[in-house]
Amino acid sequence: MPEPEAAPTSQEVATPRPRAKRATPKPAAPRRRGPLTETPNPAFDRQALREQKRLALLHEAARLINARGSAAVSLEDVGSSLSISKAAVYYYFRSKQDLISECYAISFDVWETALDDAAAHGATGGDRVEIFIRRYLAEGLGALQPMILVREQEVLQGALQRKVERRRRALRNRLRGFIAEGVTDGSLAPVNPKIASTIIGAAISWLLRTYHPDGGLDRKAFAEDAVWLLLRGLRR
Amino acid sequence: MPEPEAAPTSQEVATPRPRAKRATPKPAAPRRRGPLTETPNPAFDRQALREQKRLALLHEAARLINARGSAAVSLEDVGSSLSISKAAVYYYFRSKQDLISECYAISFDVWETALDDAAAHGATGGDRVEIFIRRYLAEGLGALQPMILVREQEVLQGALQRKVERRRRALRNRLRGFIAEGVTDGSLAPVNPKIASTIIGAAISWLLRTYHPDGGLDRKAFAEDAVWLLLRGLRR
DNA sequence: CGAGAAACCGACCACACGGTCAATATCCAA
DNA sequence: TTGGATATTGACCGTGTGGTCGGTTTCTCG
Repeated sequence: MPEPEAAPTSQEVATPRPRAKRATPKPAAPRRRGPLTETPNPAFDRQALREQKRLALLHEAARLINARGSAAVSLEDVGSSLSISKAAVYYYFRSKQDLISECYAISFDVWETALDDAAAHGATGGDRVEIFIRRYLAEGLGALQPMILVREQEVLQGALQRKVERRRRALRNRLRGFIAEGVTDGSLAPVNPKIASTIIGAAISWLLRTYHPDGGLDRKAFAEDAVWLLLRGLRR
Repeated sequence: MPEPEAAPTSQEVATPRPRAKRATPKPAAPRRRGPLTETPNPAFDRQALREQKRLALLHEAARLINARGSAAVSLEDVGSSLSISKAAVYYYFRSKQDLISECYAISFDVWETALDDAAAHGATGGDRVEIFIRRYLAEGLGALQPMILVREQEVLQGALQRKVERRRRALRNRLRGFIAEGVTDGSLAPVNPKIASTIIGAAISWLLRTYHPDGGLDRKAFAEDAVWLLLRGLRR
């Protein structure tokens, strides 16, 4: 599992008053359980149930935001879409920014998994890039978690924004590293890794966002064509 | 010049009251001048001056929106960034949606110009695609109109949204046509034109949006690498 | 059952922003 | 200078929404 440093996601934004008396448990408590109270059954475990609901909220929020843009999605929408009130949403998340930032975290996890896979199984730099693209698209197009993916880093501010940006850069740098290796070991053409990683990142992210299963396009063919185009190129 | 149908950009959104008594000239009056009152000097021509200010507003708005997202940019921001009040902005544009939709129109004009150029000068489908990418990036990276480009179709609604979406589809279809021709005439590999056009569109749009001249990347090299990667492919 | 914690809700506040309007400043022509 | 069109403004309004709070239901366990 990624994300070793589980800082309690500072907020520093808004909150004019000194926020006195906190009775409810702090919402953003990261997914962790005490060493005691061993899990008897996941479905009856409070902690697990809570985490499950958080996940559902995140998925729903990501789905709505991807479709309509974060500005057009209120937390009321997110809640009512799952038949709970806005206040209940705030029971699970500190703020809207917090929620969005966690959407990013999940999305980045997919990136990270694909990168790990590529690093583990790719022989050359070119192979690693190819594996990464394949894995990422497969995961992103999968029916299980359809579209946790947001391209709205602008809505975040302060520490959250910096955190997300830092992680995005780190991931992009790993991809860039693969490309650089490929250029060095001769498996890739001598392109600028910086530009190439930008293009690949942009292309696959946008593909995921615009892909719609009803569009008559098969998932397999879709991913295959994307790989072909980015790696083998369009020109005969 | 594109945009032959100069419908007065209907609004249909908001406007609860039947909007009685209109004293000020309707803001969104399209750039056109009467046959009389011939222009003696463009700098002293009222109409031209107005058009100039509209353009400046559009550029500034596009710049801000590209940087911070349309939700985070108020018309107050746009105005004050040019040292005029928000109300003055409303003297030039009917609404925020109207402004954004015109940003799109300008951005699409760049697309259209590049497509026209490609159609005129490209011998094969592959050539046309290549010319298009080159022209589009050159224009988009040019210092003159740095970044009129928005990727937030979600914020538009109603007729405006449909109009923008229609034009976007039309442009995408032209590009798709080039690709299909290339596949037919053998100048391009047998890819799915639908997917290829999506990838190319996404890649170049995102490139323009993330490109920053201070990043140490030369414009020429940047465009060249993009063309190489999309057309010739990354794999050796 | 009963107590306490967890989950949830209705109602509310503050504020930012889109949009309007009457009033004023500016400019140009007669 | 005067008058009318063009520009521009400050003040204002309504609304949507992020966020909070006190209270209420629901769950769990002794």
